Amino acid sequence: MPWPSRKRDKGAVADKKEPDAKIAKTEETQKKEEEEKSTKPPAGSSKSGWKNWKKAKESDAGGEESKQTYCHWLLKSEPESRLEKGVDMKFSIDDLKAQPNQTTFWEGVRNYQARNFLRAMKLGQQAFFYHSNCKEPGVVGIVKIVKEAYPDHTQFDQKDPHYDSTSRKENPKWSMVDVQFVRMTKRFIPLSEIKAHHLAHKADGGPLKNMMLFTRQRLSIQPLTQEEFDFVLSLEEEKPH
DNA sequence: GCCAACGTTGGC
DNA sequence: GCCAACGTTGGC
Repeated sequence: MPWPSRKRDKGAVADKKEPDAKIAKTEETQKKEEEEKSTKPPAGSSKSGWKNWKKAKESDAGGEESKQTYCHWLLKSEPESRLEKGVDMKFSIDDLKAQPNQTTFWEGVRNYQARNFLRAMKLGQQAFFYHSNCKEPGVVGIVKIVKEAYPDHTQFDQKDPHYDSTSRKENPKWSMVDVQFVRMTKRFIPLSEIKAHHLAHKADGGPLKNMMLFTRQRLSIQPLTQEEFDFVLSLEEEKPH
């Protein structure tokens, strides 16, 4: 789903195959689903979590109160080969490092909630690069947003596995951002370890008690609170366990 | 490779 | 608008 993948023919972006015409039906269907459906935090978990989102915190400066302004993210990507419509979805952090400028566009997100989070990303914000659907899932590095949301060109490319025949160029449904490699974490931080803390924190009220990695397990783009980001990052200083 | 979780679709 | 069928995600 939603992750980036190969950077194949970036050059081909232009690609003008204008599929549109033929689809016709789309028109009406289109507008309805629109945006909001999932912008807000997890309905289900709302009560539990976001209130303490800035718990305490003295600094409060942020003004995050009402509408939480997320400032950190977690991006899932698959480091192992898997074909989707004949195209390899593999994109590990090493693949990112190999890109020109160590930068890539995060294309292929086709889930409204994930897309809305993409659109909320701001220049310079940092995100964990997470390896999913693989032998050892977990956080492997840090990336930053170097270009805010703009239309994902792959939605108009019929040859792309994530082509969306219902999206019109005049009103693109899907967005992407550009991210750049910042650094590897000092060590691999496995999902199992993060999960163990999450479970402990659910009992004692610690910072990972509501982490979306566990409360919305299938979301490929997730926001992290400052506390969540700091806590996970602090694990890189500890000995693997 | 299995399968639980969960998002999406479509009949009614 | 409900909900069963279906498809996808992604840990294990």
